[in-house]
Formats: sequence, C-alpha cells, structure tokens
Amino acid sequence: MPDGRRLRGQRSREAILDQAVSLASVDGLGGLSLGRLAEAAGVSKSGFFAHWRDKEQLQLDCVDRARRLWQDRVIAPTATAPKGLRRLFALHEARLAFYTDGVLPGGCFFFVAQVEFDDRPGPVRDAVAAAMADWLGYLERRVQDAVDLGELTADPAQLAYEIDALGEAAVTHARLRDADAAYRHARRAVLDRLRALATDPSILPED
Amino acid sequence: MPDGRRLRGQRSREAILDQAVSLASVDGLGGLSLGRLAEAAGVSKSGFFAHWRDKEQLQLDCVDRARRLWQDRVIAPTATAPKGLRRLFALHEARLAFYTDGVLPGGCFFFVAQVEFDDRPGPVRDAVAAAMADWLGYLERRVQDAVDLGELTADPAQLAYEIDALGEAAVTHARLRDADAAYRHARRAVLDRLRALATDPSILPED
DNA sequence: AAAAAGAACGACCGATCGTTCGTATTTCGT
DNA sequence: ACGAAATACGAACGATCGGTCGTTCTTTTT
Repeated sequence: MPDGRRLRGQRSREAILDQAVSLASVDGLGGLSLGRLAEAAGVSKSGFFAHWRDKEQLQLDCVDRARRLWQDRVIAPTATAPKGLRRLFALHEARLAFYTDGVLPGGCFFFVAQVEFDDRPGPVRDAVAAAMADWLGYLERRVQDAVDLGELTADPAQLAYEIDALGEAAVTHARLRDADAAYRHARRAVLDRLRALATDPSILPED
Repeated sequence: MPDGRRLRGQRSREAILDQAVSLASVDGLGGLSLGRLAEAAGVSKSGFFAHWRDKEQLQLDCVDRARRLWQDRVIAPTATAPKGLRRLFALHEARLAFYTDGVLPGGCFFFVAQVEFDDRPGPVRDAVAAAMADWLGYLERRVQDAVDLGELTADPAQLAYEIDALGEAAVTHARLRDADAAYRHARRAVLDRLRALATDPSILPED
C-alpha cells in the first residue's frame, strides 16, 4: 500500500500517462515525443525514465490506459440500458458521445493507434490488435444478446463490423468535413440498420 | 516538350514520387523520412531538393499523385458497369480490389493521410480535405444517378457516408484481424444495404 | 541509526531529422 | 560554339530525437 514518496511518484506517473494518451490521440504513439510529453506534464525528460524503461513501455501502458478509458466512458454507461437491442444501440450512441464530448483531443486513441501500427510488427501492434479484438468481441456478444432475446436477426461478426465501421468513420469526417453531418450520418446509419434487422423496430427511437 | 536531360529528371521525379506515395501509405506523410525515401528511390538526399523545395511540397504532390492513382484504379474501371445501382456497387468492389491487389503497401494513402492530418492545420490538411471532399462528392453523385434512374431510394449524403465508412474500415481490419473476413464483411455490408434500398434488388448479385 | 530504494533533475550522447551550400557534369536554348 | 539551366552529388548545419549517466534529496526498510 503506497503512500508518501511512492504516492507522489504514482500521481506524477498517472499525470504523465494521461497526457501521453491525450497527445497520442492527436499525433499518434510514434509522433509522441518524450520531450514534448515531459514538458506538457511538467516534468523533466530524464525524470520520465524513473517511471518507464523506454518509449515502448510507455506506449504499451498508453494502450492499457486507453482501454480503461474506453471501458469507463463507453461501455460502462450502457449498463443502464435494457439488455439486447437497446443496449446495443446505446453502445453506439455512447461511442459517438465519447467523440462529441471531446474526451480525447484527437477523437479516438485506438483509431489513430491502429492506423499507425497495422503495418508495424512488434509488441505495441500486438497490444493494439488485442484491444481491438476485445472491443469487436464485446460488440459481437452484445449483438448475440439481442439475437438470443429474439429482438434481432443478424450475423454477429458481420453486424459488429458494420457498427464499428460506421462509428469509427465519424472521427475523421467530423474533423475534415462537417462535424454535425458526420455524427448525424453515423447515428442514422446504425439506427436504420438495426431497425431493419429488428423483430420489433418500435423499441428503438425513430430518429 | 521535355526530352533528353529534362526527360531523365522528370523520370526520376516520378520515381521518387511513386516511392513517396508507397512509403507514405505505410508510415504516413509525416513519418516519411527524406533520407529513407532517397535511399529507396536510389538518389542522394540532397538530390531530392533538385525536384522539391521542401518536404511540404512533396507532401502536396503526393496527395495529387494518390488522387490520380485512385482515379485510375478505382473510379476509371467502373466505367464499364451499367450506370446507376450496378456502377455504384462496382465502385465499392473496385475499392476493395484496390486493397486486396496490394496497389499500395499500406493499403490506402488517404486513410493514413486523413488520420494524420485531421488535427494538423496547414496546406497539406487542406489538400487532403479537398481530396476527400471530391471523393465523397463523387460517391454522392453516383448515388444520385441511381436515385434518378429509379433504382434506389436514398439520401445521397447519408448513403455515401455509409459506403465510404464500410469500405475504409476494411483496411485496418484486414491488417490487424482477419483479412478474408474483413473484405467479406465490407462487401456484404454494402451489398445488403444497397439491396435493401433498391427498387429491384435482382440487378445486384445475391452474394 | 544505517542502509536500501524511489523520484527527479541537469548535462550530455550518438543518431537522425529536414535543409543548405558549393560543386561537378550534362544538356538546352541561342 | 557558348553561356544558361537543369540534374545530381557529398559535406555539413542546427534542431530534435530517444536514451544514459551521475547526482541530490527524500522516503522506506531493516
């Protein structure tokens, strides 16, 4: 049980990590520079190495931190929605809220990370791939829930791909084109798709 | 009309540019290093500056080059398909073929570029945004064609967003998860969506 | 009280980054 | 034939990169 000196270290470690995830959501895990990170976190560059052996260790911890952030801000809030179709759509809306609320300045950590590392073998790529596999798997299981409840007729893997793709694209569309239109299209696309596959579309909102 | 010396210069300029687009499709326009680019293209690093004033000029030319590549390999081949719904789906299939054929080692230049520059103001961002606006606009007009022919009932901007999102996501899914499944899901998603909106679904393949 | 461990620092390292400069060679316009 | 222009080069520049080292101060452990 840490306190005193160790507590202070742990606090600054978390402050650095939060800054790192934020900066990485904009410039990527590679574009993240230790000098700029240290400056933004208010520590010296060498002080950084008291907490991480090298940049790669920080990157791996960033993936873990971003995972928990996603868990807390996207997955957890949907627990109040009724299991099945409505919770599935709540998941999509929570994701869009994550973007519109500006939780991360770059929009989505994993979106940047997977584009950056999908062609770069190594431990970081594996961690990103595992995180994406977990997320997609979670989506699939929520689709399966709705199927099991008789609310939906769908292939889970197929529908999970669609929901993820339609939500993810909102990040860049919002930044490079029209933000309102992007989120509106992303929401409408999944809503229409779910209503089309639903046994009883009336349990979902009309718009 | 260039020849002789000028011709050689133009050739090496194009060779460098092709290499740049290829490398940038993997590491991004920023991750692209002039040293590695020069080495890959077989010229000296300083020789590069005989063709471009600075890195930004190269990046802008890369955007232009990638646009023409997309035009030649995705848009042009769909000219043989019947106008309307079938040409719209042919466009999606041509895009997936662009990925599966491995035209660019990183999959899609613009995918990487837009993630990289959506938060970085400047001329390159503007060029990327313009290219994406052109592509999305083209998609919308092809949707509108199908609507005008009475083959489709859809909001062009909405459907264009969906088709683009469902195609784009295949790039990272193919690299980080299962390639076959990614392309299968991407194809199936758009096919199902178009068949659902079609006046006469039988003019599209069943699978 | 002594010793071990943790946090943080400034100074510095070699490598690489984008870029500039001077120069040599070759072809083009006149 | 001749000067201008284009192509390409090697060497070097300042800046920044990730990372190391030695040191100081404080806390924890023994």
